[in-house]
Order: sequence, then C-alpha cells, then structure tokens
Amino acid sequence: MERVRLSDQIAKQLESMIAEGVIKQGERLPSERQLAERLGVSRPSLREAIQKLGTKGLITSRHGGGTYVSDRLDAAFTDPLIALIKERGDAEFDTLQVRMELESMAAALAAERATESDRKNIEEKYAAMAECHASTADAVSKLKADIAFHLAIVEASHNVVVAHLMRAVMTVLEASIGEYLDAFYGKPPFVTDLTRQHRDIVDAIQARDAGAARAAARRHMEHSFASYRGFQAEARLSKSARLHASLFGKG
Amino acid sequence: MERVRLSDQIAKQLESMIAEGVIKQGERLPSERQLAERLGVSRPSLREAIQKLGTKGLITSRHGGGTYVSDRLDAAFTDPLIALIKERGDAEFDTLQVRMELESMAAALAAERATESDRKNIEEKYAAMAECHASTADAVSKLKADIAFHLAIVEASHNVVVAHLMRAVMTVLEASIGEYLDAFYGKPPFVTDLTRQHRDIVDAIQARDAGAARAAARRHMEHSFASYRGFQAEARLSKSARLHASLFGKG
DNA sequence: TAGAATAAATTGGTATTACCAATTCCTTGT
DNA sequence: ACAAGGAATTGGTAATACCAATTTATTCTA
Repeated sequence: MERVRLSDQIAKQLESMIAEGVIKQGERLPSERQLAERLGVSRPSLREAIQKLGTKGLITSRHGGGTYVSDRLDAAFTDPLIALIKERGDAEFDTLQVRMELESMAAALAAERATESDRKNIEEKYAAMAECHASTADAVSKLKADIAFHLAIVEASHNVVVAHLMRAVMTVLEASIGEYLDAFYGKPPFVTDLTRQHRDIVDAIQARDAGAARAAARRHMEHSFASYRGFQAEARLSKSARLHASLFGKG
Repeated sequence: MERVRLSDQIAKQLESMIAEGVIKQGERLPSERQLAERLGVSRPSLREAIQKLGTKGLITSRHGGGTYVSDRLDAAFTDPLIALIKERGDAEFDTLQVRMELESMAAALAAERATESDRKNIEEKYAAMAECHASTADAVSKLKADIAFHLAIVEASHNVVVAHLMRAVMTVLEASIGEYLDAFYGKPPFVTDLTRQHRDIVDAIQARDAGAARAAARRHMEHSFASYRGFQAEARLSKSARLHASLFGKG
C-alpha cells in the first residue's frame, strides 16, 4: 500500500483524458480555479499536476491567456529520439526506413483491430485528404492532411508504442521534408499515384485483410521513399547548377 | 522578450547543479522550507520545480523522509518512450510487437549492409551466447548474452534510429521480463529452439540474404512472443492458485 | 457606424500561512 | 544497552491574497 501524490493522480487523470480524446488537441482547459474546484483539490495541487504535464509537453500555459492542450505533433518535443534525428543529418533515411516498417505494421494491426469508429475516422481523414490533394491548396495543408490520415491509421492500430514512435517520426519528417514539399505535391501524376495507394490501404483495412494492408502500406512507403530520394538528388543538382551559374553566369 | 516561469528557472538551476555534480547522486537536498528561503522563493514555486524534476526522473521525494537526487541518471529515465512503456502495463505486448518489427528490419538491413567487422562481431556474440546458454550460468547472464547478440545485429544494420529504439526497448524488456526469466531459460528444449533460431538469423546475414534474415528474425520473435504469452498465462494461473491457497488453505 | 482607446473581468504566476501525515531522531525509561 | 515512545523534522495539501498578462466588454472618438 503506497500513498500516491495527489498531483500525480491529477496528472495521470488529465493525461488519460487527453490520450482518450476527451480533451481534444488545441482545446483550452478550464481555468485553474474552476478545474481545481471541479476536481475537488486545491489550486497548488492542480498547478503541480499542470506543470508536470507541461514538462511532458502535453499542455502549455500562457500567463493570463489560459492553458491549452498541445498539438499532438509537438508533444514529443523533449524526446531524445527527436533530438538524435535532428542532430544527425544522415539519420533522415534511417528515419524513413523505420517509418516504412512502423507504417506497415500499423496498417496490418489496424486491419485486425480497428473499431467501427476507427474505420469511420480513417475514411473521413482519407476523404479530407483526397479533397485537399485535388484542390489548389498549398503544399503545407496537403502535407498536414496526409499526416492526419496516416495518424488515423496509427491510432486504429491500438498500439501505444507505435503511436508514440510515429508521432515522433512525423514531427521530424514534417520539418525535414519542408524543402521538397512542392516537389512532392506539385506534380499531379504523382499525387494521383499517392491517392490510389492511400485508397488501397484503406480498402485493405476495411476488408480486415492484414496481409494486404501491410503490403499496400509497404508499396506506398517504398514509392514515397524512392520519390524522396529522387527529389533530393534533383535538388542537389539544381543547387549545384545554381552555384555554377553564380560563378560563371547563367547559360 | 519572454517572461520565464519562476519554477522553470529553479528547475533549470537545480538540474544544472545536478549535472555538474555540485549536488551528487543519491545526496539529500535541503528541506523544501530551507531551500525555498535560500533561493529566495516561495515554497509552492520551489515545489513546482521539484515536481518537474521528479517527472524527469532526476529526483525523488519521500513523504516525511526528504528529497534525494536519483542515483540512476541514465538516459533510460529521461526517455519518454521508456516512461510510457513503464507507466502503462498493457503496453508490454505493444512493445513486443514493435520489437518484432524492428528486429526483423534490423536483420534484413544487416544482411545487406554489415561490414566484415560487423559479421565478425555477430559471430562472436553468437558464440558467447551459445556457450552461455549451454552452461549452467544464471538466467540473468543468459539474458544479457542474448541481448548483446541482438544488439550486435542492430549495430550491423547501420541505422541509428533503429539502434536507438532497440536500446530503449531492450532496457524496458530487460526489466519487465525478469519475472519469467527462469521460465525462459530454464527449459533445455526451449533453449535449443532458441539457439537454432539464432543460428538461422546469423546464417542468413552471412549469406547476405535480406529476405531470409527478415523471415528468420520474424520466426524467432514470433516464437519468443508466443512463449512469453504462455509463461505469462502460467504465472497468472500459479498466482491465482497462491491467492486461492492463501484464502482457503493449501490443498 | 466602424474602429480605436480604455476600463473591467478573467486567468496564470507568486507568496504567505496553516495544518496534516509520514519519517526521523532523540529522549526516556526499563 | 536497548527498546518504547514522543518531539522535531519534512514532505503533502489546503486556503487565501495579491500581482501581472491577457482577454473581453465598454466607451469614446472619428
């Protein structure tokens, strides 16, 4: 029998509420006074809990402004994994390889274990992404829609470790991919390929076919992987061309 | 220009003191009242800082006892991934699933990219493990040899992200598997299976056959996974038997 | 009427004080 | 010398008050 610190109980409670989506990302929490009263605890205890969750990156407070649930993606900001990847530039490919693996796994698990609401959520995110990709929206929005779709699958896998890792990976990728964003979403035929691949994944999950889901995810990732390398090579060439031009004049 | 929370300043100050060794590992901090007065802050602010460092695993407090600097300042404690897995008991299977995936991937990559010294290292670790497993060494040593072997493969994959993740996973597994250690390494036929599976992985890597390495690693992990579930079920049964006996007398 | 200046209410940040509960330490009695 | 018991210490929780940044509502001006 061990006495558990009150602030730890509160932190755990809030954390699970956030994890389960009872409190949505970006949402504003009630004020400290209200929340303390509602939970039946003192404000100092509540504050200790809030500060703890703050160090975990789950919530952020602004003096006078309020307390907000962080966007899921930057939640893992203090993660040494993220620090590692950011530190070493050559870890980019390594990250993509790991993502390929995790993504395949998540798709397979989702096919097996997704609930009805999971499937609904996946379809919604897919529809939103397809619409966005077909529109003239900017590349950043398209990337965000893309990420949201993939995270929906990850959530449906009901594996908290995969979820944690994928969020971390996505955080890094979102930053490092920025350079080639337009190359990715700028070419219509490429986007068409993407949409079909995404559709294949969704279909396999809906059919509860784990093997097919894994294969579809793998194909998609390999395709993206190859494209990424291609775009990167292209960028390198055009960069050296620019450098050359700057030295010798254009032409 | 941004105002920094007082508790954050304090936490940072204490953290650097710990890092620089001004406050040694295992040392007891002054009482909250003393420390607050000495730093010229209120106790609530000091407490918030202490609680933050507590969630980071740097210090621990015991009601009435005092506050101590943790003696283990490993990365293990700081890594949110590890914290996540330890916190949620149901994450154990999730961890194993992820490990299965990473391990397969590492084996495949090792088959493709292992250098000569990598291969030599893998063979050495394999030999050491085989010898250890065949001996009458204690289960802990056998586990350590096992882990060393797997980490050798991971290193040979030359993927820093996989390496990082696997080390984290292994750290957690090493702790959580403790309960079933004897069950794992106690039964000779089981150990024989293990050795053959390990040998298969090594052979595939040496043959530079990525597909075979992946398959072999997967078989091995699935076998271990199934065994783990079996042992855990066994343990549950014997535990409930013990509980039953404690209530109704033995027999 | 729209917009900007301003005042009021809200909200997080900090400090003070008090009391409870677990632990430690010292006194005391045998 | 040692064990029992109580006082002092220490972390945990609560209540309250006030400050500072922000938000919201109001009022005044163009």
